[in-house]
Amino acid sequence: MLPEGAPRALGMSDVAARAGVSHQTVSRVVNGHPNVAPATRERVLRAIAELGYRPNAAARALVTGSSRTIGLVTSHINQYGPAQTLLGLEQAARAAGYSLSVAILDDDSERAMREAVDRFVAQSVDAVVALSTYGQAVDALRRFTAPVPLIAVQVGRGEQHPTVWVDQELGAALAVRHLLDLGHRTVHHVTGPVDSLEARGRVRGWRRALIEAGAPVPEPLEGDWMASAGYAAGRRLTERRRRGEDVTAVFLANDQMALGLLNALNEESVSVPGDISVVGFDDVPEAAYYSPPLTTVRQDFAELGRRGVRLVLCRLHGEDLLPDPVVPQLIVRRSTGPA
Amino acid sequence: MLPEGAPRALGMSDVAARAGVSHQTVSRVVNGHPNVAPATRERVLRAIAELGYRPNAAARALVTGSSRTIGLVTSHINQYGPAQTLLGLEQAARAAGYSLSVAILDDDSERAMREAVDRFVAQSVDAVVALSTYGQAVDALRRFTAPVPLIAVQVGRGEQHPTVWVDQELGAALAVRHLLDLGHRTVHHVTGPVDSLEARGRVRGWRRALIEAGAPVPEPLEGDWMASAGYAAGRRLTERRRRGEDVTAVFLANDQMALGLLNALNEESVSVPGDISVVGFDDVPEAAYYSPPLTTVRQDFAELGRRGVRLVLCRLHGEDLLPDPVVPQLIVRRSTGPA
DNA sequence: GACGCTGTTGTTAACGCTAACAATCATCAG
DNA sequence: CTGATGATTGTTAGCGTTAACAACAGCGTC
Repeated sequence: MLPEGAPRALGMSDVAARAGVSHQTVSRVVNGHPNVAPATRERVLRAIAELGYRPNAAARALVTGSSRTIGLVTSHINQYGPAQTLLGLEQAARAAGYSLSVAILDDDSERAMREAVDRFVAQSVDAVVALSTYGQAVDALRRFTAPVPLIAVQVGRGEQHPTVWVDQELGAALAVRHLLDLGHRTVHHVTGPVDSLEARGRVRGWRRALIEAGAPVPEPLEGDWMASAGYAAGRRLTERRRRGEDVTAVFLANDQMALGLLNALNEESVSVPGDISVVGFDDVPEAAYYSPPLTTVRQDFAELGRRGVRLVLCRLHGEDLLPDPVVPQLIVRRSTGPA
Repeated sequence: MLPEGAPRALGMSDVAARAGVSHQTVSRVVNGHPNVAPATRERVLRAIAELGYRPNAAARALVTGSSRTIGLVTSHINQYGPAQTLLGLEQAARAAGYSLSVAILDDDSERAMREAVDRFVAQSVDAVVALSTYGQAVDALRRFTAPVPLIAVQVGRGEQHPTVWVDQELGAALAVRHLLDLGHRTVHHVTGPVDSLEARGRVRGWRRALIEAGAPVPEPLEGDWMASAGYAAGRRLTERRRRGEDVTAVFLANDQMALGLLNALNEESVSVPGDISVVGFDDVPEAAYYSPPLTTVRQDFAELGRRGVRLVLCRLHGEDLLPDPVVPQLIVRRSTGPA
């Protein structure tokens, strides 16, 4: 971003000439090597500033074999959670001097995942982070080992690769116990897509909390993260309710589906929380403005991204950090009430 | 992603040796040069496949000065629109053989924008795309010329750099005319942040449509894209209404704010669309499940991304394409009704 | 049969940087 | 005073690729 036009390509030797030193000394200054006389460093720094010199990343990558870039492969980046995590990831990466290159999978196939990782390897990224991927793409992750560290964020609790994750089971249990404490006899569940490990974790947490409390475990309704699935679930649950089943509390695997359910209940004139209490998951910014404001389980997505980068850096330095899960938090609003 | 461990770094000469040709011939095959004998090409291709060779992007970037990478600089990537555009951008870029490197601005300052572009230039990106940036960061875009093409997506209708944009004025006019046609005497407006060019476009379109129809132009309420601002606006509008002002129709600069407004009206027991009609902007996937389902103006964000890449490629080939605006579309649902 | 094509291949030299080593100088202990 | 030590700087060689040029074949033409 030079002051005006002039796409000059100036290199270390230009700086060296201006400062009256060798290009290697410039390299040392740029890379913060210790043994440079303060006066020399000063001179070089001034020359760099005057010329507006920026080292060429490609040349550096060629010789060092590292591009100081992290590759992010993900799908569903248009959803709140992954997008928020991307934000945390990028900021932490930049703070650590890394760039972020992103690949968005066209589908959840193993082939798509392989291709993305291959591209990143050819780009000499220093590490690959997989974020919120599903199904076969996850299997691909598990099966193959790349020549660079490969870390997983929000793809379940990984066995194969270093992983950063939110304790989904705990989050689900928080929701269920909250409803049970309010006096509800049981809690219905609308799941996420079956091939999402996060969704499966929430199902496990929901089921376990119910069993631990000695409450009956109703058949879960299958969803797909979308509001439409929540709407459909709402229809089916009001039907169950009309048939006399015990439907007074519903826990949905994310907030969008909760919105859809709220909408369906509203159409059916079922009162929330009067007739049915509803709990979501994620705490999207809008959840506080649903009608009624949604009780939900908050995940700190940005923290997830930051931890992802921390884990990458540890791997790069050869340290073997065992990360804790991020702990979700119940946010009580007005969509839940006594049975 | 090699079958097993072994981070071998194999180069063209390895392939060349295996195929019994020179490394240059391998280079020609890899880059699809015309003058290679079919038999030779075949042999080289087989050697590449057998060895699992991938050309080293850094070396290529060093010698060609191009990394086949597009730099994306943006803020607010966690919002639906930008995230969706990112998706279109990445897919189109990948289809054209480009990678996408992203930088997310910490704030909308000129400094942040400069730094991001500088980093990209040092990375030898082939082009920089600015997506949905605001305020001073936009001024920075306008003022400086980078040594690479710099194109703007969804940052108003650019004068300085090639731009891809949605016709915001038209979209706003669509919303206003729809409400006016329903018999409303005027339409109130809740704006986006003042330093967003898109938000300003919507204000202009709203005002113009009102004036053209001879309707009074009420004082717009200032928002910031967030549901909370819509909620606050809802409070203020019901107040105006109680004071006897003509408040029967509201157009909000995005759907999140519309949700907040809906929530406020619901709390005040103001019926939508019975008492007040509401129109949003964006058509986020959830809008169809608000209560009531929201009438809104749809923007094709993914198309925006695809056009962005198309524009980048044109610039890179020296062509001078003048892009049309993307045309938004009114989606009528149940939040609007006769006055 | 010599000439100049054209199509195919190989050889060499960068690209801008870092790493390894060599060179120089001042300093200090013996 | 000499040799060793350490700090500072310079020199050289490569990283893996593409571009420019050279070389050589096969072919048709005069």
